[in-house]
Amino acid sequence: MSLRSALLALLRIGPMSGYELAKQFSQSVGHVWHAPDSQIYPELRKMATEGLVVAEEQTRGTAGRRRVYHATEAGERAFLDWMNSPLKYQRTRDAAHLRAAYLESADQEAICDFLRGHIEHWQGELKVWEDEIATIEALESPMLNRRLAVTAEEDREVTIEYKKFAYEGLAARARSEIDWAQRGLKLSRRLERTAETASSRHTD
Amino acid sequence: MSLRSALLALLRIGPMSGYELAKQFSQSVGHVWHAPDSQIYPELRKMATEGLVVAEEQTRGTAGRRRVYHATEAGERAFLDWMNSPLKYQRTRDAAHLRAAYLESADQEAICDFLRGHIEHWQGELKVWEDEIATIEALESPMLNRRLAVTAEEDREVTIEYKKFAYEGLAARARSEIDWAQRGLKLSRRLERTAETASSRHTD
DNA sequence: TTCACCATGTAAGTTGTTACATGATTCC
DNA sequence: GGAATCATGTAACAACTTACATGGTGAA
Repeated sequence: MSLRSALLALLRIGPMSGYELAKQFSQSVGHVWHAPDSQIYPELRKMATEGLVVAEEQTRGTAGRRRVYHATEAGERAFLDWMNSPLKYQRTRDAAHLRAAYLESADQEAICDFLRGHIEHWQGELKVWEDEIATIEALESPMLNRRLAVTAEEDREVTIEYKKFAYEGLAARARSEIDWAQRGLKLSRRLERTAETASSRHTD
Repeated sequence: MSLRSALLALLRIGPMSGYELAKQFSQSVGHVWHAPDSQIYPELRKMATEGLVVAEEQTRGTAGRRRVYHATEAGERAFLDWMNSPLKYQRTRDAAHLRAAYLESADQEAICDFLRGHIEHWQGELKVWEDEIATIEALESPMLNRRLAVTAEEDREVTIEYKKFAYEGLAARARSEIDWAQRGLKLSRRLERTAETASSRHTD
């Protein structure tokens, strides 16, 4: 459902080909909801059969073809229905925290690698999201600008603010993860020392 | 892979039936990695065919049966391999933040419902994790106690500390989500006022 | 005897991953 | 002519969801 909503959200900006949509999923929206092309193309076809979008077949050059999708009124309604309906939360499934719970079974080196990897991963995400916020604030986000161009003047600030709000939440999460992993590194160093002390006490 | 690792982590405490494992997934481990019975039973069978666990068939009463699974050495090795190997991160797929990015398209009431729902959801999670931390600290976690019973004395503190560490990370995340949604509520009230001001200015 | 709990699944469908496959166009 | 990029997919598999289906045990 969310992939579909993300696609509809983009198509509300204007008609786009599967390729363009896939691009957006490796940039803007994709930073919130990732999807590979192999999922996007079939989903668009499915949405077309359900009348949420219509495909306009175009040719490029002599033999090139592209399918430009337009959101229909049913698609617009489906998007707004999703926006106004309660969000379904999935149960927690967090591999990093699962592993963290059993870190005593890992080698000291693996513990450091894991925590450092966690920090690196979330620093990467944080950078993406902070850059996105900066781009939005500088009014340099291509997609948002296209959206603003078809938005009534009095709704523009609201549109910008919510977009920033979304990315700020993600950034906050990233910071929290980095913070946690850093505390983990300290903890693992402390526990390593404790273990050494304990074993030396035993061998005294 | 993570479901498998979670199952193996539990089986390292001692032999358990699919039912018992499913119970744990609606309690302790399940607070980190959720899995329904319909996923656990088939996974255990698959792990049995791969030699990671062996099933010991037992009878209960006259006709009751149960399959008690033991982790094999290969299972133990698989778990440790997972613990010592780099963690794979999936790309972001966050429905709440996806929706937040397009909140200008939602009704004011839906915005509040969404943000309040988000707060409620994460407050629920937070309570679970904080309770879990308290239970661990009080040495009242049944599963952890069973694990500690088969753990060398000098490794007990480490085991406890990492378990707490894991839940603290989850709790931090929950707090960050609650915080974000609360800022969202304030933002939405501010933007609502702005919109009214703007429209009243127009209708003056 | 009834109810809570023990116990084990299947079946159908959706979503997501990874890898593969193909060909046109545009610009240098 | 070659490389980047435009453009669209398929196929196989893994993971997860939702709903259904069945029966035994143990205690009040």
